[in-house]
Amino acid sequence: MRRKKGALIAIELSILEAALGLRAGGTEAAHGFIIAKVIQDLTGARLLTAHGTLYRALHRLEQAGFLESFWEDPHLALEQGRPTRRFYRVTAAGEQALVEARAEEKAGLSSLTPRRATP
Amino acid sequence: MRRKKGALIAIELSILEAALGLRAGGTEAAHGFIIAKVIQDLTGARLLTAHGTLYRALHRLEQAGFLESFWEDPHLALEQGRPTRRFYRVTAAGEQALVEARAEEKAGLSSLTPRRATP
DNA sequence: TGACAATGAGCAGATATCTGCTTATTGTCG
DNA sequence: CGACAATAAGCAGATATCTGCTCATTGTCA
Repeated sequence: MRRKKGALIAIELSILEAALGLRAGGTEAAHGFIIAKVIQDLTGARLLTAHGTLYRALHRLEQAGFLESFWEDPHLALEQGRPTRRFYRVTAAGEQALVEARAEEKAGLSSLTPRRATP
Repeated sequence: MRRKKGALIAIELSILEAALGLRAGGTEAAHGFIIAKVIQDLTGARLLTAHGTLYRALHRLEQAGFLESFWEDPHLALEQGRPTRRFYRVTAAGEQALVEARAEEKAGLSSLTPRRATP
């Protein structure tokens, strides 16, 4: 797809929104599977045939500094009889990026982004 | 299927053989997935459509005292980026049960088992 | 403006383990 | 010996995460 440097694409925005939504609901940090479910609900199912896309997006967001991740205690996972989860937390930078993206979106200017004055 | 009390059925024998084979090859304890692969090779593929059957058989063997299991260090699994494995080791009782089963098999007496004299 | 290169999306499947449900088989008892 | 009850097999899918491959899209540069 090749994105405009520094911009966030749809699935990434969805992830941040989902994570923040979960946080607002009392879930400090969310793991990929939960985020996938939330997104599927929000966008009306069928977005992630395979989950690969989501996990890659999570990694991108982490690399960009918009998310930070940590693994749960693997012993806990073992006790509860399931694979170990990786949790993600939205960083301040991530929140801000989302706010900015929403602002741009609201302005409806896909080509008149304020980053580069192109009149 | 309903088995003769104390007898081992096909898949259970395969498991014990696979585990002992692996042990002979230097693998002290084997996890389910490996055992599944070995069995698939031995029996010429297509035995386990889903792995459920195998895992249930493993549990049965453990309950019967023919296998003992332990989980690997979950941190290790995490480092290597895969689900935590459960390892199985054939017990002395398990070995003996296999030997006996093989003996009975060799004798070819499905109804003249030495457990109950039925002439 | 148009072609290229970069990058994300979609698809598929690996890695492991486990459970629920239905169907088939088989030992045993009457 | 035949019917019943017990148990395993087969099928499907949940739980989580991740990677490789191909195809499509899109930004950018000439």
